[in-house]
Amino acid sequence: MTKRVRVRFAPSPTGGLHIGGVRTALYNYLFAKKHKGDFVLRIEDTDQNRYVEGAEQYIIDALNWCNIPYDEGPGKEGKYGPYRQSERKHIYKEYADILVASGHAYYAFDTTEALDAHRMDHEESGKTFIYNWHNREKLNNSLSLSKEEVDNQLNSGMDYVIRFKSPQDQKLSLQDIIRGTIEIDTNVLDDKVLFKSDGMPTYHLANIVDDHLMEITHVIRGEEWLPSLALHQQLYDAFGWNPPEFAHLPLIMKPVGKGKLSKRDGEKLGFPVFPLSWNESNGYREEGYFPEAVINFLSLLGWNPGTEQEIFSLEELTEAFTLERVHKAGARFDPEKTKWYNHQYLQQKTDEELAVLFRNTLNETQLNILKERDLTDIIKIVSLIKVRATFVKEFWKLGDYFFKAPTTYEPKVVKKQWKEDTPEILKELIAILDGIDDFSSENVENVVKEWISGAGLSFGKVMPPLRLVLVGDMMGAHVFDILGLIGKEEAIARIKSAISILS
RNA sequence: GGUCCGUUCGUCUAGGGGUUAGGACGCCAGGUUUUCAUCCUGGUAACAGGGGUUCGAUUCCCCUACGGACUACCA
Repeated sequence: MTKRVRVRFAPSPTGGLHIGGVRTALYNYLFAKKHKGDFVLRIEDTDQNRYVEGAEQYIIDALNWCNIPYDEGPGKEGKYGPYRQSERKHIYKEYADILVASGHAYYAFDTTEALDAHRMDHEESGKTFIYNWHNREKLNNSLSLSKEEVDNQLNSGMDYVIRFKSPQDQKLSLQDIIRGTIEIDTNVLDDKVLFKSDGMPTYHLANIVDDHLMEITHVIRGEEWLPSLALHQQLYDAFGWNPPEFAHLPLIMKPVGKGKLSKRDGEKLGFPVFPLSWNESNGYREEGYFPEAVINFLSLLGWNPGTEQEIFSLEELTEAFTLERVHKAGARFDPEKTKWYNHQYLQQKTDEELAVLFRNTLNETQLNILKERDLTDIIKIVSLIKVRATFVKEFWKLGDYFFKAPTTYEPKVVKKQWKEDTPEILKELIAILDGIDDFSSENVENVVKEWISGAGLSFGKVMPPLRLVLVGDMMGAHVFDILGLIGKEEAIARIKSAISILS
């Protein structure tokens, strides 16, 4: 029997979770659900200096909005809790001590200043300072000092850290589900700090201990962790634990320019990088994106199913997702395609749903205007304008002529369409419209078209000016649908008003 | 600088020893709508370069170039 799949998303609460983090969470979620496993949220808050108030709640809210909730984590305690590393503080020292006792780690007393000085020295001579086998004997640690000196240092309450003793002359062969085998020479590795002088573990130690204790089977994380894989593999070996499988995801890059997508790019380039608003930055939710659209777009950024399907529900994604099909290279973020997805999802919504969402985008004045209309009218109007929209918040602008007469007439259109005989023609049209009892779109269309043909008029003389007086511009829904919805009285009023203004 | 990872249309990508190198976004054109948008049809546009291996490389190998990540008592 194979082990139950358990994956974790392990963000650091140092700010808003950006879209790259959301994708990492999404892939973890999809993998877990595909294998009927557990998706764990673990908060990696071992650095107290970088802790940001509200960031953890933001992460939780963001996952919920995206509809990729976790099975275990803060507020959903399972048998592996607690799920905040700050609340697991007491656990880690014991494991660091085990490694010291087994000779895999050692105490180091070097001050930050001393190490910085070494780095500066090396840099000046064009070399890189690496704290490892080739110089650790010359530094200030429990391998270079005598046992008495070490005991004295420890007992004196002096600051110390615990470093991993990286081996010399070993070739490591690491496995990654996405990248295959990676060969590393341990001579280039440094003796990473596992336990800090403030009594907290570093990411590396906490991560390995927690993944082991929480029985994580697959570690799916960003490519920025790939260089740490060698250390993590060695830690599992040093503890004698079976490591999970690893998959390092390609990074999401800036739409333009160099480097990975950063939290600042959104404001600079005018698109959201956060799922929900964070501080001054607008989120996808506030910009009017549907979570399904964001998730669909994100899922295809670095992964594809090998088919030509582009639109996926979360269920379909869960079904289709495999780590093996994750692309290796980083992907540039494309704000345009996100909009296309939103447009697609907007078209899929029912008119009833959209009518409700539409109301929520309106201000008081607009709502008062809306009050005078039947809900069935509003639903009908929504059905007519939605094809033009990417966001629900565009509805008012795209369809305000359904609710109120135009206040201005686009000058370019007036110049082109408002001819000398236009007022006369429109006056005749008023008479025709006035005589119609069944003012449905279809009937009005039949009657008006008959009149145009019968009177020997051209459609070009009638239809463009009619649209102009109804809408104020050459845009919008089918003219007769507009007529049918605003009704006879309003239609005639708009024509009369335009004649008096434009003649 | 060092280490590691990568490189197919502008972008996201499929493919993989013999293909007209496929799709999507964007852009352009035509059709529909006597409007705009949608929609439909078509078009534009790619295997980074150089060496191998091979009858044949875009596909396999090597080198170079370029891109990216990491290089903290941050994650």
